[in-house]
Amino acid sequence: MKDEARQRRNRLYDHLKMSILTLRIAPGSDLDEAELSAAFGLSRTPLREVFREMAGEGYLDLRTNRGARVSEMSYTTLRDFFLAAPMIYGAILRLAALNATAAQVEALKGAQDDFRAALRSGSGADRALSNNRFHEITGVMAGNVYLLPSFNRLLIDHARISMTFYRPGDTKMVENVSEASAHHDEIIAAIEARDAERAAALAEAHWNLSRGHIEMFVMPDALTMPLGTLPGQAVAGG
Amino acid sequence: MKDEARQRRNRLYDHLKMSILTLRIAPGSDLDEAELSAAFGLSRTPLREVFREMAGEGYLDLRTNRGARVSEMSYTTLRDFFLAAPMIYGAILRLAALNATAAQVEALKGAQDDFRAALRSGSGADRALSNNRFHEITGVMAGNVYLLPSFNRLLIDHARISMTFYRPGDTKMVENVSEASAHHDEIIAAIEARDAERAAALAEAHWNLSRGHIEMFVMPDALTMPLGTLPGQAVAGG
DNA sequence: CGCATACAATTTGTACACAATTTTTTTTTT
DNA sequence: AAAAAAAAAATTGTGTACAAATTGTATGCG
Repeated sequence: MKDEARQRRNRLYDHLKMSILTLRIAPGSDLDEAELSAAFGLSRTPLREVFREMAGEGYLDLRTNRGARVSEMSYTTLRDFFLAAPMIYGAILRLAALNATAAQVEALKGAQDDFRAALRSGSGADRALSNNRFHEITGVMAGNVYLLPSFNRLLIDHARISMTFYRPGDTKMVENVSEASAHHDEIIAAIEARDAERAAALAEAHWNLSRGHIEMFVMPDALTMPLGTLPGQAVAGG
Repeated sequence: MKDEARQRRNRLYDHLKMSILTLRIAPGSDLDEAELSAAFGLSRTPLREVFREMAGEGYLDLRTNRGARVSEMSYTTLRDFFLAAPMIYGAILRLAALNATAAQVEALKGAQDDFRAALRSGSGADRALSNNRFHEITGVMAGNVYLLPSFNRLLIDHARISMTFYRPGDTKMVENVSEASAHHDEIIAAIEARDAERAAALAEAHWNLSRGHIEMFVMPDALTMPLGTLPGQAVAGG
């Protein structure tokens, strides 16, 4: 066995995936072939193949003669996201409930344990990654090759959106996230019971929660300020 | 301008795409790097990048240390296909009706002209390709990055399924196809009228037609044969 | 000083050689 | 003659050198 090269390749893939999902590499960032090549001990040929692969999955954008960059996010994509997510995820969970194997259910429970652990003690990145893992497993459970490409594309930006908008300080958001965790438990139960309808309904509820999460961030409660006073340094600095 | 290499690359891509969609290269076929490399005047490096790109899009499957093959089709994929297609295509057409630009509508009309021409005089391959083009344009109209990956994946197998099951001799199937053409016209009208609901409804009708098409092939009307006689050479040969 | 052009440096794309792996053929053994 | 082992051939994967393109910088001119 002499597949060290394959391992380095996978390490690069995992590193990029993790970094992109957690926003450690920001959307729109340029990737430096030479730097990554040196860092991971891969020549540029296999490195570029990884780039192409990840471009196909939606992590990267490749521009001819102008290198690779992390795929962009904008408020347009945010809108598209919430348009597509409930439908796709509803379909995925419906099929997951119908098709999941016992082993997959165990894997899902494991992922949910990790997610809960991340909620208690982990960083935002851990939270986003373990949540991502949970949803990835539901995708595998559904096992429909035609739905998976869009679903996995959604999961990428789901992680990035949740990294963008989550602020652990905000009490409402903490409540929100523990509600999401409760949803996960209910999803597991619905899948185990092979209750496709309930699984689909939970998907919708789950995404509505997510949407509320972001609305709360984008359109917060206005500051209450008596008429006539003007916001000074204290407000801007605080 | 010295991008001959880029052109050769695109030619390879187009050749493979066309060959796969029309079943000129059968599902599961192995692709020979050396042969294609020679035929298209590309070294193996860019050739393999094209492979990876097309694997991401669903045309090819890449197996490490064992080369590329055209992605498989089975009756399982057929089932998955008809599970996913109406939903995705309904969503695409709904969004297409809402977002289509005038230029895109013109492009769609052009594609429909080509499709009609292919119905009259063209080969089965021309029919499948022009139909594919029509649907691809609706995907662009919708302009939702999260739905497109699955949609385009569906279109690949839509073309291949229609190549598999279409038999121009069968009268019912000819009727079926001209009904599909009528659907296209209605779809164009719905999009121009920005009637999202109607567009979505047409999508469902269109796929039900396609499904009937295949059911007819897979489960044909039984041969009527008096009890006691047995089918001879004449039946097998005709 | 602003702008255009030419040149240098960097980055990206391709070709080719060689290494690693799999597949086929030949040889050996029972 | 069938099965196993070894060798040869073919195929796939990676590293490196060089070609092509882009970006940045300096220089000249109005």
